[in-house]
Amino acid sequence: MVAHRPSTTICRFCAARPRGLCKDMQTEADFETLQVLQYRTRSFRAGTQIYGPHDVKTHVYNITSGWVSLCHELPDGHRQISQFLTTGGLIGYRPVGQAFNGEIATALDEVTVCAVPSQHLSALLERQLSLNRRLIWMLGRDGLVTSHRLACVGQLKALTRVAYLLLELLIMTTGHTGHGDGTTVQLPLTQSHIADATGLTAIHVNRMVKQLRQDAIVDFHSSTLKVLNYSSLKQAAQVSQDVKEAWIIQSVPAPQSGGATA
Amino acid sequence: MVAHRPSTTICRFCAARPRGLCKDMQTEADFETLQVLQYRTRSFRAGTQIYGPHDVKTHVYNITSGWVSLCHELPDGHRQISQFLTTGGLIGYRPVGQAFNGEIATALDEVTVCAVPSQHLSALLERQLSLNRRLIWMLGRDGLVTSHRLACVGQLKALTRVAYLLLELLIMTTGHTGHGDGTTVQLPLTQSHIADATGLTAIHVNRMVKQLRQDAIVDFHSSTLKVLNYSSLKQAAQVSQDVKEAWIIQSVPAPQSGGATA
DNA sequence: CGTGTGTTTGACATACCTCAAAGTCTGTGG
DNA sequence: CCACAGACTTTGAGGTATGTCAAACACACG
Repeated sequence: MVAHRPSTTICRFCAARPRGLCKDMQTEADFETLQVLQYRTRSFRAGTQIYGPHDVKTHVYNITSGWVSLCHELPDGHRQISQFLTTGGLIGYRPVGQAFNGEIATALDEVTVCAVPSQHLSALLERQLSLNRRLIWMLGRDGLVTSHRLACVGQLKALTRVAYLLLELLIMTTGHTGHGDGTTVQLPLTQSHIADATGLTAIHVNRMVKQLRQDAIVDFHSSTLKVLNYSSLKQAAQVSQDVKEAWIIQSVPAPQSGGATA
Repeated sequence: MVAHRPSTTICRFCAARPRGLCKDMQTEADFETLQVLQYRTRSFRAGTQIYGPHDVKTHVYNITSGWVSLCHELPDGHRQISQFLTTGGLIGYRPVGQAFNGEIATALDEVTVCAVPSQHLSALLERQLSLNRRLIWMLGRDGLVTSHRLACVGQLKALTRVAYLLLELLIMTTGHTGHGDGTTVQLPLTQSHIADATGLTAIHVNRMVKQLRQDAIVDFHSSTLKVLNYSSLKQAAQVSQDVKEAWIIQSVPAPQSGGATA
């Protein structure tokens, strides 16, 4: 059903395999409209900033490959990573009327994005219902994931927080919640990143990582995460099934026909 | 410009003074559509649960008066309040396809809400662009506020966290960020609520509240918050101006005409 | 008057932070 | 091939912010 588009401007990634904001775009009509956006791909090298806390956000970015962190820098110099994102993630959206959101988006490895001018997005939202649905879904999901992470950081012990984050990253990367022991994934993260995301010190994260390794739960070592015992990991992370499902970017079901009519 | 509606089913609050989800509804046409929803008001007594973590969320609620907390209960018995909301707040929305979101919504005092069946909302979203804009705005804002709170809980000291929360509640209640000393607001909260929201113990919150009082910054005492020195409070809370503005539920600017056209 | 809920205080325990330094690994340049 | 620098990881000793436990106090309510 996915049509090939001859356009040179439309993001080839989105056309070939719709993800993120474009995930549910499948009909010819959808692509006609998407083409108007004149998607452009941009790439960022590891460690570079995609946008800063006080940039006026001119674009929304659909991540097509690589890892990105969203980070808040506080006046006292501490940093809190609010989210890690990878392929299919949406960054740079801000509520209309809010000038800044204080976030810093950083490329953790080589990142390519599909850059949509905010103005074009707004205009398109006025015409494209499927895009509205998709954006609403993604924003709702992001809020949910963030609030669960808040509960994690606010209430759990250090070991649990680290296990929670590693499990989240594992599930995000593979896109499913059923894993066997021995699964290995590459994550372009240092222990400092984990520290900033969990509200701990890098030194203390190290001790927790060490313990998870000694307890034969997971081995996180030089950007490689290896699952030693998946069921122990689930237990150590103390997350319920519904939280895990929110970590996966899913399709939005088609709207139920019927409902309220005048 | 606000039209009087003769309907007995439409929420009178929304018709008289549109807030929350209905905030930008102002034209006759908007009300025509809203009426279809057959809004019903419901009320909840202090301490009662509006919905639980595993309820299938049949309704979305627009808060028309009172205070509500959104809380996550963790397996180990700890609780994290992710948000306090009052008049104009929207609760109960969940991303389509996510069965549960694990949240518990509790009425903190006498609460009245305008209950919109989720199915009706979905149907209406297919036709009403202003509602799409509004929902997107509110979800984007909620995510932003939550991620700022995450940074607060993850990185700040106990005293700062408490000051941050009290400042947030003050600004939410009054709807503006410029306050003089001596301002007093009623908040239906105990120190335990503040503890659950900040990730501290009630006992430690007490010590911090006591210190804020001794330092002549704020006096929080038996559900009453009195600002003793607003500029000290801002300093103690370490929040930037843009965060404060996100705490206020604002109107969504009309979509900029023009933009991308085919 | 008793009961329950919320607040306050003190003594003590501990999880986590801070500081300091050594140990790895990788890439670079001689 | 070696020397070096830089980033990351690992380990240890000691400090402190916060949690835990216990109990008294205040206040509302029946």
